[in-house]
Amino acid sequence: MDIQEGKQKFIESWGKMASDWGINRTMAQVHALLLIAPEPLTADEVMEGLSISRGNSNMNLRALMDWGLVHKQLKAGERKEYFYAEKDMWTVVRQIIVHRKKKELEPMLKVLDEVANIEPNCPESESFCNVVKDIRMLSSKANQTLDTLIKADSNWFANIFLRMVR
Amino acid sequence: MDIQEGKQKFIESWGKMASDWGINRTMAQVHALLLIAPEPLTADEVMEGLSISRGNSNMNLRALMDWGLVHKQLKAGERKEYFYAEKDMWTVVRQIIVHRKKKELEPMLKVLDEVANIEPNCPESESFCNVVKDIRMLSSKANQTLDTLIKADSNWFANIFLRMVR
DNA sequence: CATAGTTTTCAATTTTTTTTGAAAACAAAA
DNA sequence: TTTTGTTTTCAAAAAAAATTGAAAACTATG
Repeated sequence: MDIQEGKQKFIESWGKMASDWGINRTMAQVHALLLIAPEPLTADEVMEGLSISRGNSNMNLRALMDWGLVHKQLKAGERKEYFYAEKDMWTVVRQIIVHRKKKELEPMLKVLDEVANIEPNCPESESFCNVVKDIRMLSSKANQTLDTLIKADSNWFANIFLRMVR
Repeated sequence: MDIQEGKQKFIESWGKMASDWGINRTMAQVHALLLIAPEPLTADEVMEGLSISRGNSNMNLRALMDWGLVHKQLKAGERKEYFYAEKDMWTVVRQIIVHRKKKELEPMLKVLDEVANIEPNCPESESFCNVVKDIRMLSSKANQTLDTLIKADSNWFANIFLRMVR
């Protein structure tokens, strides 16, 4: 396999995986393109590299900056903006966790807290309360665990992995 | 808040969360409905309960059975099929991990293995190989960790959580 | 084997999400 | 201030995903 084919495959596969996870496929492809680029790219190069429109390129670059996965770089004497991806994979994982936890886990926890006040006084409400209680416990544990992960450094992270597979 | 409102909120929120995670919203709502039901429901009751069509109800019930999150129950002397959700949350989490790992992580790992053979011999290919190497390592560690999780029992799982938040 | 209750299928439709591209906004240089 | 290169916006179009519902398939029972 040559380098061009490899890049192609990687970008495609990264996009596929992301879309399975509810992330815009193009956003992930822009991310992949920047991840494997040796130098920062301009919005035009991203457009070109993925055959997408200027608007699409711009929007996804901004989304990636929102997620903290891509940064802007200005070159002295140039008007164009350059973009490069965060390449430390532990930081990438951390940023994704931070973002998704805030947007997805926390709202769910809030709803669970709200509905947890219901009185269990019939088979219907008893069944409901049991399930809510269990999910609430699990989610809040997950939430705490993710907080620990976010604060942890990459060595600690590697350690947990090692401990778990041993 | 009364029980009806609570159920409504829970079903909605479970569906929202799932759709953020790339899972069909209705499938998650069917799951939520069955989770909080004190007794198994028929396809008709699911249709009714969520105001969806027969086809939709049927398809999502089958998908949930595919994921191992819902089971069929036949009642003696009745022709209708009844469905109930797996209520042990550790089993639910495990089933979701099994399913998504197979459908999403493993294909990505396969691609990473394929592209890992490329020779790093120019800035372009060097950058590519570095990123691929890192992601490959992380993914394969994640894969191993998930295997351990899948095999683990719920006590062990709770333990890991405890260890991590301590 | 015929009937009736039930589940499954899938082409057509609807809804949701993503993408486009041209115009507007912006900002550096002339 | 005007020109020019660049980024941003967003209504409209396109693409993708989900849903419907009626017909077909299935299956227990008389």
